[in-house]
Amino acid sequence: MDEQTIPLDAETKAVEMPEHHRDELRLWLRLLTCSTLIEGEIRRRLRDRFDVTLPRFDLMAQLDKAPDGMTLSDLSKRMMVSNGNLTGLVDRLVASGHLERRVSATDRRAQMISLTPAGRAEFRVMAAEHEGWIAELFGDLTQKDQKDLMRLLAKTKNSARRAMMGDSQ
Amino acid sequence: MDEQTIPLDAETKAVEMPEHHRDELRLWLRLLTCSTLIEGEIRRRLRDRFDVTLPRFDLMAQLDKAPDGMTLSDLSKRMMVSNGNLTGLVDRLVASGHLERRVSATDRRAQMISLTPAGRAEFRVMAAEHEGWIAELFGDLTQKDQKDLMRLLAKTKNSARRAMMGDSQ
DNA sequence: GAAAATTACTTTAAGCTTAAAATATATTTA
DNA sequence: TAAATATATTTTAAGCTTAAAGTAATTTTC
Repeated sequence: MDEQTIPLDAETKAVEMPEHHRDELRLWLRLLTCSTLIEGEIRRRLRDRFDVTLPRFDLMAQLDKAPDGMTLSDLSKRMMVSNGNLTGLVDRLVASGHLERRVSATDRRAQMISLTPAGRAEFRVMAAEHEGWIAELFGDLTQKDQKDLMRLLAKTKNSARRAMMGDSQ
Repeated sequence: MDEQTIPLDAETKAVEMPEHHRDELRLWLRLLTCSTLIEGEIRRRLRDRFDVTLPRFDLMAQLDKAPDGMTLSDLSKRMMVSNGNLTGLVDRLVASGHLERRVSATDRRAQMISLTPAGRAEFRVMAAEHEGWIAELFGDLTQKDQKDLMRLLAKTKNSARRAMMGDSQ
């Protein structure tokens, strides 16, 4: 006959109660899977093809857009990584001849990091191929898909930033 | 007057030619920004609120869905991380009493990893709050936005997987 | 059923990443 | 201008991550 309504203990409730938020969680996991999947593939190809890591590539990509160089703090904000992280990354790329440091003329605490001519030339070759990979990976999306996805991701980004306001930042 | 077709040298071409693929690149960067932004916030909150790292949380989340445990290989595939990575993660969570290892009854190479009762209880508390954070971070998206984004991300995932076929996997 | 291949996992070496503390310089305040 | 505060960067310690090499057990092939 009809199912008995058995009172659930706290433990069971914890699993079944917040049905309302399941969809957002699934959406987040899918977003994360997408970017992890693509990021892993890009990382693999950069290593196999050019023997370079993704963080190094990303760093050079930022600097390629700034002909006069950038400070570590600027890079840190743009790349959304810690300052200490950049110190080591820049060290290694200076050692390999891809980057150079110049102490800022106006602020002796700061330094301008920039690509060397050789580093820039090397980056451009990698970047051209990289762009092709991305186009290939997103190849099944129509123009409209791309436009819609851009819009929805922008909305997601704004939503997240809004939600972050208040808990310190 | 039609534009003159000036032959470009190789260098110039490398910079200016692949105008066609710029949109996919922007889309990829936006996707990456979104997931980096949200992931960073989740990581921060897990640390501040529960003193746990995201990788540990993710590992426990996988195991919470598998009452009988999973092998390291299964976990590795699901979480899209290397096998060696998991060895260390599991080590630390076993040491802290959250997980337990049992050698498989049928295959002496394999081991079943599972949550201890204490680990599961602790995870459930974190998971409930975590789900609320995600809902909050995605809070500005309408039901339709969410549905559309789910669909487009699924399409993106399939597109990427398709593009990965052929270069070894 | 022995050799070959595969699978499950661990170890190693290198690099990435972060938070927190430390150092040095610059700016603001009293 | 001296003290306090803020900013730019580095250092440290701990943990995450990977690829590659190594070990052990299982499955396949002949």
